[in-house]
Amino acid sequence: MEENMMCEQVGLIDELMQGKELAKQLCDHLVSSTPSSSSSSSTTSSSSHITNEVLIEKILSSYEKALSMLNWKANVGESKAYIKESHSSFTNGSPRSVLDPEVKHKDVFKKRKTKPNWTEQVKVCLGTGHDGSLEDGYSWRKYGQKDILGAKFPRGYFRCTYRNVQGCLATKQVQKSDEDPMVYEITYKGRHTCTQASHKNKAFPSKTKMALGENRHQTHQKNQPQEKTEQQPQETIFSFGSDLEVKLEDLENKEDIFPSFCFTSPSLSSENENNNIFSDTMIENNFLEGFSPAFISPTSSESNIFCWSPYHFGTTGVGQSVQTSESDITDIVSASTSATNSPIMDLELDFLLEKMDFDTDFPINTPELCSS
DNA sequence: ATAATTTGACCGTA
DNA sequence: TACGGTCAAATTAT
Repeated sequence: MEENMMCEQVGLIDELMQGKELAKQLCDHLVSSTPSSSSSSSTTSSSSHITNEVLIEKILSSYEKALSMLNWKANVGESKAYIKESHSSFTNGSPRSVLDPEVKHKDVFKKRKTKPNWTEQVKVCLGTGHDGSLEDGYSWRKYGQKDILGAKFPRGYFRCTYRNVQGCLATKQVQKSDEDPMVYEITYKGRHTCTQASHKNKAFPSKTKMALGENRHQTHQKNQPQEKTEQQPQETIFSFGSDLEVKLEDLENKEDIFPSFCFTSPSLSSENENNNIFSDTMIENNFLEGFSPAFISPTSSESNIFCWSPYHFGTTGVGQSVQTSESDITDIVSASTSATNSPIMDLELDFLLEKMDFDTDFPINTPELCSS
């Protein structure tokens, strides 16, 4: 396990070194290819242009990989990275009072003045031919569905199955995108404090999509054999089949400061060249968990595309989403699983965390950080 | 029988 | 008052 981490660390460094090297080459190229006037450059050095382009591409790719690795890392383990304050993006809706769902007593709302603890929005884009389940490793129970103003599709409300049993307050909202019915916008609120948070790899009982009542609304309906609980054997869980496209979006930084990363994952199964940024280890261990949710969709097809906006690259570093607004917590994406953590990662995460302001006001228990 | 989902009602906020 | 979020009884699935 630690070796895995070391490997990743090394891989990361390799990528960065490579990027540096390539940048150097590019630099040389530029220097040598612009001897005198560059005015006619378009005609003169087309070949060197190509070379430059290639170099640039490589550099970018290299850095992307590196960043992705970091990004991933920052989200694995305790997944401390996605600290986010809500700002429900879809629908102009303001994410309000989803405070502590557990506390349904009115007095609770006294204190509430802003937003819920934290939310994380994820866009899950299922490609064609999928059987479209939105498993995310947790089991959820639907507790409501609402038609949302301005949205074509209703929004589904889910809470952790173990809410009553273990007092896990994690909830999520799932909404089919207006523009692209293949896209589901998932907003996670709260984090898991239940045991599944630490054993997420077991099965994926989630029936999110199924439960996401598109039923009565847009009349596509009941003929779809409601893919019920597809308890999948662990092995298949991580075979993201098909056109699974995942986007993580920053709720706050919607400006898309960072372009979305897009890369294809060489069907994770075989052709794992070294350009596969998802090492087997990552997949086995934490990749999916790292990205808190909603990714794994065992579907089937050919092009495995993962896209995400690396919103975690905040100004202060990777894996950190800029924590703005006062208060309202920052919570930690539950993903927990210290089971797979690594010392290295922990160090990094701790480091990152040190830079964050946590609003200790919020009644967080830090459960899964050490849950077992 | 138990668990999960559906769905209308209710509540707090803006 | 409208809207989004949650509750909970009724219904359906396992």
